[in-house]
Amino acid sequence: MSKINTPKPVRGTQDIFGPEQEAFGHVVDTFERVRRLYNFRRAEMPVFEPTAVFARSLGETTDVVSKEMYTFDDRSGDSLTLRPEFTAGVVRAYLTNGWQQHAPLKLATHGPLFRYERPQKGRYRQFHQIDAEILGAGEPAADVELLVMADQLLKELGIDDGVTLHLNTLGDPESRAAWREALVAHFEKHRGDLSEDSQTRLDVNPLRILDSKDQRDRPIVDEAPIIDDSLTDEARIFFDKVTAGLDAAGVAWTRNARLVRGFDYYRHTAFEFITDRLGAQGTVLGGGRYDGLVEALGGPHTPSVGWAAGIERLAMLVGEREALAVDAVVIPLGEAAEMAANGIIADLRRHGVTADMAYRGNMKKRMKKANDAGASFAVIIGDDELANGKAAVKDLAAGTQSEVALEDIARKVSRVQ
RNA sequence: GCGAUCGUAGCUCAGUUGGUUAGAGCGCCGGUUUGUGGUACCGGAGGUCGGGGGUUCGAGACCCCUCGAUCGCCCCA
Repeated sequence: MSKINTPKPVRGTQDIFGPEQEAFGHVVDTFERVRRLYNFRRAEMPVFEPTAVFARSLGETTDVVSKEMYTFDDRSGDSLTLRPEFTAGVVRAYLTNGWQQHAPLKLATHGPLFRYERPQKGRYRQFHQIDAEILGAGEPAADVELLVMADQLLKELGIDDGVTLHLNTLGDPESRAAWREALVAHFEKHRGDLSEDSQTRLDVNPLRILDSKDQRDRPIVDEAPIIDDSLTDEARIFFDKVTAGLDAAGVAWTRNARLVRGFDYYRHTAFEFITDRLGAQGTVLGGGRYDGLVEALGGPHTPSVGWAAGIERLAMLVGEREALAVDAVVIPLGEAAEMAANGIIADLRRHGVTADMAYRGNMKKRMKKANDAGASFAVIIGDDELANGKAAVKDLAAGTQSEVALEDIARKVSRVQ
């Protein structure tokens, strides 16, 4: 008598279908189109990697590594991790496949990523990103190209309204170290007035205090030194070239001296496209330059820059979309017609006509199916028509109907004449 | 990991201070129309009230635990 319970989906995972999937697919399709315009090559990487790939590159102390990764031992006892981000795996692939020969290499990819986090709207344990990277390019032109591409992508998705590009520089290692020192000195002076979280940050990741949302931290953060005072001439020139390039390309941006990055490997350019329409999950696309990462994974000095964007968040901004309507729905009536319809619809599809078949229910039912599918035409084949080598083709928008020879149906219902 | 709100048909939601067989709209199925859609009318199926325990004569409503979603924090796309 025990009832069989259907297993529940894993927390933080989602099944995407219907209008939501149409939006999701639209984001991916648009990304694929845009990345071709910029001549980025598509690459596929494994969903899991040796744990060391992420542990070394992201920094052992980051939250992602210390408490958010899906890490497990496989049957041979190797520690593997489901990728929590793209960049580390891309770099690993770059090194182990000898892709250095293609440098500067412009790569694009997309797919699922995994983080053990508290789910919220627009935040999942299995989530999806689109990703673009330029490996082996130390020139500011690479930063500019990526940012212009991101800007065009958001515009082509029609979601640039209310989205702002926040731009900052973290400088070269020398600048960053000097800035970090100045920041620590500043915050140490006010340690007692900082929030508990920021007191912890001061020991672990002092840069993070800058984007604290705690009101108690605001006045101290406002007085904190900005990196401009610590920038080397080289780093300043680099940043100036990036901003000048954006201006030349007509990309709007705003300087945000409080913008920092979560992972240790970032240098120079850091950026986020932030929307005011998604609450706490406002960052819709983010990235920066990671000149130190390839070395952290045992490779030669390879300056690189990249970004990633959450597909779910972009899809939410895009809004629900309807599936594309079919050109024709074939409605066979009677056994002989139903058999013949298999050949007729196959012929339509071979001619590039998007077609579906309504093989269930009475005539009314089948017409309704054609209507619901948004079909331009219903192709009705009864035994009478079949005997004459014809079909009744009804224009569903106009409501008109005419008899068409079987071999002419494809031409009649095709939208590309 | 922390705080808060919520969880009733496939979907969106109603369900008076706990009180008989839990309702609506949409959707689905059937019919009015045995070969003609979008409209209309009629009828029907469909609910472990997230799950478990407790209080009570009696719980969808109250209490506890648990799972999940949502909104913040943390972190991040």
